[in-house]
Amino acid sequence: MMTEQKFAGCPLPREFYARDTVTVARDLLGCILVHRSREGITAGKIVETEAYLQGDPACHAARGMTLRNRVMFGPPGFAYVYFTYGMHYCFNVVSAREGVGEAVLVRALKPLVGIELMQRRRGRNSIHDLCSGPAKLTQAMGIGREHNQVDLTGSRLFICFGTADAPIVTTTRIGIKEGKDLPLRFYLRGSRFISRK
DNA sequence: AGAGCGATGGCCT
DNA sequence: GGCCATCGCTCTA
Repeated sequence: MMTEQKFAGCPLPREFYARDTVTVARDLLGCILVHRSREGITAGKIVETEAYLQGDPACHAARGMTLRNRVMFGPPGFAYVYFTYGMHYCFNVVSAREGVGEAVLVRALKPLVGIELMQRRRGRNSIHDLCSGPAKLTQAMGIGREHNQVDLTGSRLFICFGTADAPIVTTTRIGIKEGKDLPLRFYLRGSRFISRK
């Protein structure tokens, strides 16, 4: 299949991730997240992200390195997947540079490939309810604990270059208690696939 | 050793 | 809008 070949061959290079986190968060909009799992391939266009920065109270790395957040302090271009609320996984990409605990949370995708598999994994049919939230998209994409620390320049779980096809809206982040006034959430204007307005 | 709670989602009213 | 499932991480002692 044409799309599969196209998505398969072009993981973003490490240099893409080795930039300041806000730039990475913005540039990820329009890019394609791909997971080649045993069950099949799924892919979606990134339409919503959030940046989590050093010195930012909402960032998991805010109080230094721990067992959970240590991948955030490692080299850029790796996945940071964490478990929350006793049942959900969230997917981040590590950005910036080694020693700096920063990452970008991927909050929503526009489903592109493997929609039937996503529907099965989610137990939902509506295209707008498959990847419209950070924990929804990990479920739809089959991303879990085993993907923590995965190298995103590899061929199993990766991101392909793409460009934003709409202006980027900058707003405050969702679901956090501290740092809620910081303008670190980004989404593609007019997308019907974002988690919320 | 244990309490408190969370970068959420689904279902209810 | 509100409630709550569910559990690993973090902090306090």
